[in-house]
Parts: sequence; C-alpha cells; structure tokens
Amino acid sequence: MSGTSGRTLQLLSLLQTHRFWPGGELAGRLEVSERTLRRDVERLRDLGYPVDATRGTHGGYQLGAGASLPPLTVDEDEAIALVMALGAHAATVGGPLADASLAALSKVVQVLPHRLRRRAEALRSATVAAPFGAAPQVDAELLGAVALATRDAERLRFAYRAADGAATRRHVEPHQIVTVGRRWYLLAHDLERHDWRSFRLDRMEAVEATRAPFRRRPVPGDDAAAFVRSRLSRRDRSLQLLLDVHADLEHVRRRIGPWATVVESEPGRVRLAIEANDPHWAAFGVGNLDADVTILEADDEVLETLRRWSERLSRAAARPQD
Amino acid sequence: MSGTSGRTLQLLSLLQTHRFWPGGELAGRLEVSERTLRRDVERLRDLGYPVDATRGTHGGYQLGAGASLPPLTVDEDEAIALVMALGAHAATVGGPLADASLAALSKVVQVLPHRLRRRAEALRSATVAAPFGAAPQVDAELLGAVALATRDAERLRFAYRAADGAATRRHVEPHQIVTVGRRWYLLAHDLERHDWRSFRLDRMEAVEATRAPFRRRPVPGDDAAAFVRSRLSRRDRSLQLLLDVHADLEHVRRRIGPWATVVESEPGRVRLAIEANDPHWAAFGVGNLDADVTILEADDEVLETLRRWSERLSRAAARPQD
DNA sequence: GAGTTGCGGCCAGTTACTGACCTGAAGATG
DNA sequence: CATCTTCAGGTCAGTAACTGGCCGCAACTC
Repeated sequence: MSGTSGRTLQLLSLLQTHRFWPGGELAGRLEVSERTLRRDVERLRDLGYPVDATRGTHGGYQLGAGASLPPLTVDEDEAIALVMALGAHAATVGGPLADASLAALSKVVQVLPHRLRRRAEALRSATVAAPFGAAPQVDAELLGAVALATRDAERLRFAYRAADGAATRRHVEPHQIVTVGRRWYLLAHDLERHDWRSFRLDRMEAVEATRAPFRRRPVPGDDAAAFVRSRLSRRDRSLQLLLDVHADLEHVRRRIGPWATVVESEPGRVRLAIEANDPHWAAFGVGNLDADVTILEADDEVLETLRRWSERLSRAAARPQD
Repeated sequence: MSGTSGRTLQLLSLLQTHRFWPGGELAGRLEVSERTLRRDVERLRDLGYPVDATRGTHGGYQLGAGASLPPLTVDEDEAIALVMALGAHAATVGGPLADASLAALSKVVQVLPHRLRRRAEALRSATVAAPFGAAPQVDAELLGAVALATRDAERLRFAYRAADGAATRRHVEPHQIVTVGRRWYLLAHDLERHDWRSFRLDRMEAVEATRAPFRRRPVPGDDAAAFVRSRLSRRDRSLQLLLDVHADLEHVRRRIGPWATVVESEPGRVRLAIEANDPHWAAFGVGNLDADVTILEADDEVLETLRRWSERLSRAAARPQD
C-alpha cells in the first residue's frame, strides 16, 4: 500500500473498526512514528472528520460524529448484510426512503467483489423467503444493476419473459424502480416500441448496461408508481383485493402500513386496495387489520385462502391441549 | 481540504456517485491537471481499488468490482436509509447475518452527524411500524450505541425499567445482542449483581458508554440466544405458543422462517415454538404455516386472537360483494 | 482515416512528508 | 500534590513525492 493517502484511508478504517485506539497502537499498525500519526490525525481533521482524542492514562483516539459523513469502511460480511438489508428495506418501504435505499444499494453492488456476490446469492437462497409467502425473489445483483443504470441515466438491454411466456429482447431507458404489491417494477421508455412500459424485475434476465447515456423524460402523469399500477397485467392484478374497513384511517395506517393503498376514507370507514401477489399475504392483511372488513372485490383464490385460514385458525383455537 | 489525500478520497467518492466520468470532467472537479488526475487514478489502483477506463470517444473512468471493498461514500439520505434498513434487517434475520448487520449499523451510527440522527428518528416515528402489530420499537441510536459497546467490549451504564416497573441504574459488560420473538435483548454480565442478566433494549434508557474495556467471558451454555430465551420474564414468555404442525420440517422452515423455534421434528410433524410478543403475530404464524396445526400451549389472549381472526376472515370471505 | 481519450515516460521545480527532539497541557493515580 | 501517561504541536533537515507540461503511443468510435 502506497504512501500517505493509503495510510490516511487505513487510519480512517482502523478508527471505524474499534472505538478507541491508543496512539502508540495506531502508530505501530501503520508503521510510522507517533509524530507522523499525529500528523495523519490532523489531516483527517482537516478533511472534516472529527477525531476526538483523550489524554492521560488510557487515552486514545476516537472517531466522532461530525458535520459530514466519512467514507464507511465495511468488511465482507457487513457488505453482504448491507446488500440484503437494503434490498429488503427498499421493498417494504415506499417513496423517497426506498429511493435512498436503492441508491445506497447500487453503490455497494457497484463495487462488490465477485466472490461476495456469489456468497450473497447463496445466503439469499438459504435465507427463508420473508414469511409472507413468496417474497419478491429478485436477484440482488440484478436489482443493483438496474438501480445503477437508473441512477446514471444509462440505457439498458435485457431479456424479458412476458406474462404470456413470450421472450423478447428489450432496449430501454430506465426511469424509475417502484414496488407495487411487494413486487419490483421498472418503469422505462422502450426504445423500440417508442412508448412507456413497465417491466417486472423478476422477469428480467441478462441485464446489460450499455454505456449510452440518455436524457430523462417527464414520466406520464408525473407519478411513476401510479403509472405502473395502472398498467399492471391482468394476471398481476387478479390478486388485488378491494375492501371496506370499518375503522378510522389512522387505525388502518398503523395496522397495515404502506403495503396497501388507501382509495378513499371517511371517519370510521376506509376503502383499501391490497395488492397481493400471494393470497396468504392478502389473508394476513385482512386478519391483521383488526377491524371488521367487507370485501368488495377479490379473486376466488384469495377468498378460498381466507376460508382456509379461518378454518385452520378456528380448529387450532378450539383444541388447546394444555 | 488538504492536498493529495483529500483529493484521492474525493475522487473515490466521485467515482461512486456516477458510473462514468470522462477524465477532463474529473480533473476539472478536482481542480488539477489531467496528468495529475491520471496519477490519482493510478494511486487508487495501487491501493487496490480497480478503476476501469475506456478509451476513445465517450471514454472515461469507472469504479469496478475488485478484490477488496473501497470505503463507501454515502450521502445523508443514504445514511439514514442504511440505519433504518440495517436495524430492520437485524431484527428479522437471526444469527451471523444479524451480527453483521449490527456491526455495520454501529459503524454508521458512530459517525452519524447529530442532525441526521434527529432526521432518522423523525422518519422512524413517521414510518409505520412493521405490519406485525407492535414491532420492536427500539431507538436506532440506542441500538447502535449498545451494538458499538458490545463490539468494542466496553462497559455500559444505563437506566432500566424492569417488567414490574422498578427503575434501576445498571453497570454491565455487554456481551451479545440477540432477538427473541421480535424483541431485542442484551445479554450482559451485571457488574453489581455479579451475574449474567438479559435486558430488553426497549426498556433501556440513557445509555452511556464508559470507556472501560473488559475481557470477554464465556457465555453460559455457549449459546447467548438460548440463555436469553431461558431467562425470559414470565410476562414476556406468556405469549409463547407451542404447537404441533402436521407438515414436514422443510415446509415449516419455508413458511415461517427464523421467527419460530423448531423444538423437535419427525417426518410429517414438527413441534414449533413461536415467541410472540403480539398475539396478532402468533395468529399470522399459525395461518401462514399453511398446514394443520394443533396447539399444545398458548395464552388465553392468543387463543382469543386466533378466534377473532377466524371469525373476521370467515365473515369477510362469506360476503364478497362484487 | 480522423478525432477523441486514456497511458505513462521524462523533466524540473516545488511541496510536503518524515522522524527526531523538545516543550506544554490535560487527565489519571495514589 | 507530585508523578506518570498520553496527546499537541513547534522546529529542523533530509528525503521523498507530488505537480504540470511536454511528448509519443495505444485503443476505441464514427
């Protein structure tokens, strides 16, 4: 590792892996004199990263919270945790927080060494799908690649399997990634069809970022999520559940969070759309609402699942054998 | 910002915020000649971070995936996303992945500027609790502080409200953070009681890291999670649910994941303990198992909730009004 | 083939980094 | 209170590294 710059980075990294470091120890690790260490610390401070020092016996250096964020030095396990955590988080929250998560995810994925990708993938398949039935099993690397291209306004090529099984090759301008009903979609402008299209990420394959930059266009209706929702394929939409909940909006929000769309509400009644890609998820939603519910629209499969849950729960509750 | 080192860091950061940078642009931003930029790039490469370059028209530099992980430069929104994603992730997965998440979380929290902490806190309270009823609403900063002290083997002082309401001041050696039934616990050696104790993180307050380091002791039984589980207070334990599932282990694992403990299993039957801090969570578990279930042990509150869910679901399923 | 962009050698002037030595100050210890 | 430990930072001299300007070269695009 080369001279001063490398050492400065290394110092920053050391200060992040342990809270306290006595000066001598640091100097030893960096293989410089203590005087030089003090100068390195000074350099970090000049760079805006506050290194707090304590004098006297058991004194030492410590990286504090400052005005700006120092570069995070993460190790391999932590990088994998980041990939998995950010992917899951982006899927469960919506809006700007999801965007920030994706932005962070793309940074990690961009620099993730290949062997770590394999490890992450292995872990992902070993880890149980989030307990809502089928979670959006999108490959973290693919998600990262798409997020990266979206961030950098870079054209994208990929293979797509449509709902009817037809396989096509696409060339698009990726505009935004959104989640609807626990599934990932990419809203993009299709360069061959000259129109907006939304693509399910779990149906994309062989994603290839061409390096061609593009100029962003305004999204129709100025609301990517709404646009994607309006374009859901019949099959995707079929598990949608429309219901009247006899409770206040506040209660509904607290119980089900962002994973359902409030269509309209008045005091004591909320009309709610649950986009369920899994009937179990719909059943959970209805149960967890903790209020009386009238179903306005639902697929037979969902109704059937509701009945099965109901029977199972009542049987279980009827026979406590303790 | 000082000379070379700062510029190198800045270059690394620029390379992470956009995928492609033409050399001239980078040189301009860093206010150096293109020759010096080339040398900076070389420096980064010497440091082990692979900067790929493309020649010719529309050429430029690009940070690639290499052998080691470069320091991540995240912006404020991303830092907040990290805090929230890692906290949530650590709570939902168990084992080594959770540990890695906590390690990463502590790194972020350590350097998070104060104003960002406030923003994170605000977002946290605005964000709906995860839809399992009461999520473990542990302050992210507190979690980070405890994780930091645990990582660095640093003694901890805090105020604790016990289950019976008694408020005490504790001084402990924090050994491990574990989750049981969607709650956070700290397994620690109490320095005043001279024995192991487990503390619920949501009952801790005013956490203060003394700088006193301690030497780790072997955890009794060598399994922190098991130890904490065995010491759960009566109140915490009361919502435990013990059941026989008539399905294969594989099926159960796939349906409920790490959020339940398999007590024993034989082909076609699994005995399962669900640690539920919320009866709704238990109801969800039973329903989502998608198999016949016999309850062996359960609190009345849980049984009552199961019944309520059952009724609600069957009423809802019976009256589809489409 | 022409234009663009990155690569890296060379050179000379400048800068800054390093280790040694020293004085001071702040906290811990007894 | 005296003493020890540890960080802070000035100075100095030798060395190393950095910088910008110049160059010919190589790779890629159109």
